[in-house]
Amino acid sequence: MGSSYDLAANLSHMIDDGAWLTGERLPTERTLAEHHRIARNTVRRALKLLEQQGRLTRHVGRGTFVSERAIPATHLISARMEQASPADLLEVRLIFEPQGAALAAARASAEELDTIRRACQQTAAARDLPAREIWDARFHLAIMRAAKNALLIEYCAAINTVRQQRLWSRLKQRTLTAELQHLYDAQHEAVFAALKDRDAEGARAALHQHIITLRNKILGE
Amino acid sequence: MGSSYDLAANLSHMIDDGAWLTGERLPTERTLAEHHRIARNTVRRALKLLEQQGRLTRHVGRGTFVSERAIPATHLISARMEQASPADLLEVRLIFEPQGAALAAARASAEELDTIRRACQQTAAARDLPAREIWDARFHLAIMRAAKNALLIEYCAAINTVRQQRLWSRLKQRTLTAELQHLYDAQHEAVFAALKDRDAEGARAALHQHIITLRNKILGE
DNA sequence: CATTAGTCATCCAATTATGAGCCATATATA
DNA sequence: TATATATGGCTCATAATTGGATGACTAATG
Repeated sequence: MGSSYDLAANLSHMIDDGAWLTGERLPTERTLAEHHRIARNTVRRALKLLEQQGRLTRHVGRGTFVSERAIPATHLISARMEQASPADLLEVRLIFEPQGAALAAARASAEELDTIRRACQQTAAARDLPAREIWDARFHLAIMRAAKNALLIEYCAAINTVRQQRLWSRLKQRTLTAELQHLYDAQHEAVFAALKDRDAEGARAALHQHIITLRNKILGE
Repeated sequence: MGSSYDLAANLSHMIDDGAWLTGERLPTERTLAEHHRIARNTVRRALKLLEQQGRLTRHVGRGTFVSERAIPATHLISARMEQASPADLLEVRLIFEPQGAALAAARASAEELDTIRRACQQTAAARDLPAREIWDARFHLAIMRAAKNALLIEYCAAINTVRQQRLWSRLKQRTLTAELQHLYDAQHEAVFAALKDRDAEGARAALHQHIITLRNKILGE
């Protein structure tokens, strides 16, 4: 404890969390030293690390500031997302995806509906679990694409990378029986049917039900 | 138990699970030895294995670090998020923030509530617009943090970086009058009050109303 | 008996941490 | 304008930390 490396990691995480937004000033070196009960030289070494990483800029007489252009944040975001628990994942999916489906019902083009339909069919037709997982992820992503919201699409893509983590795959494998597969397939089709009918409420409800089922099966009811 | 192979496998799994991210420093050999109640030489043998596998790098006087690994191409998340339109952004916020507030009402600790309250006060007390924006972003992030879902937190942090884009700031500046500020402040307080009362539905409704107002004002009603 | 792995103890070399002081620049105050 | 204060930049001597390496001893195994 108390090493410059630990402090650097600490501050880096705090910046990621938004403790100080871009352009904001950090506490002074002397304050950080006193607060963390380490020598000022150690603080300076940590700040130097972060400055070399481009996370901070420092000015004599003014202070230390979070860099305007925080490029590496993207890596950190997804890296920490991958550590989210399956419970977290299902919770956010339950928040985002039904709403996304409702938007998609209103906005999907004919081609997009066709893409969704194909992904739905391919999921059901997949012969092994990895193939099934891939098509399942594509199905959900296709719906978010049809919602035509750039942030929703990126969110779903991020979710899909999380879904490919080991822990998640193991959990899913453990519970996926043949009859459960058929249930999931039927739920997918229900979602697609509502989208095709431009039934926003129906699409929302169908996807909501699907994720609820997933959650119950995977996390235990 | 206690063999160097077991420890190596152990540490390897912990790295996979994200106990230490790439570039982060592991505990010292002496600490690992004491913690696992094995001899330091045994720890060294395990670390040597992992070093040979390329999972770790070691430096005299500095410590043991998780090796940097190639980051998949799918992780260019927020770079593309920054291209999202204000309409997209508000649409997504309307989807997840009210739900996050509902979760926060149930899960927030006393300290987290205090952090939210302070952010709320600082937003109202901010003297200039940049300061106000910073505290406003912090207010919303603090609520998501209280919801205790890692993905929600990351997503909100990403949203906050998007919010700092020029286009977004200009849009907000253009419409932000003094009376509108007071309305926003009052809405913030309503959200906090509901959170404090552990009123999930109230918090959801209050934040929903707030973002609806934002959307109407910023995008034009 | 030979082999292998673990424990304990000790020393070494590289790096970091501490504490103190002084400098240069920027900002606030009189 | 002139002075005072705050802040980052820098140096130095000393202490503490940390991985690297070795040797003596023990226990289990074939």
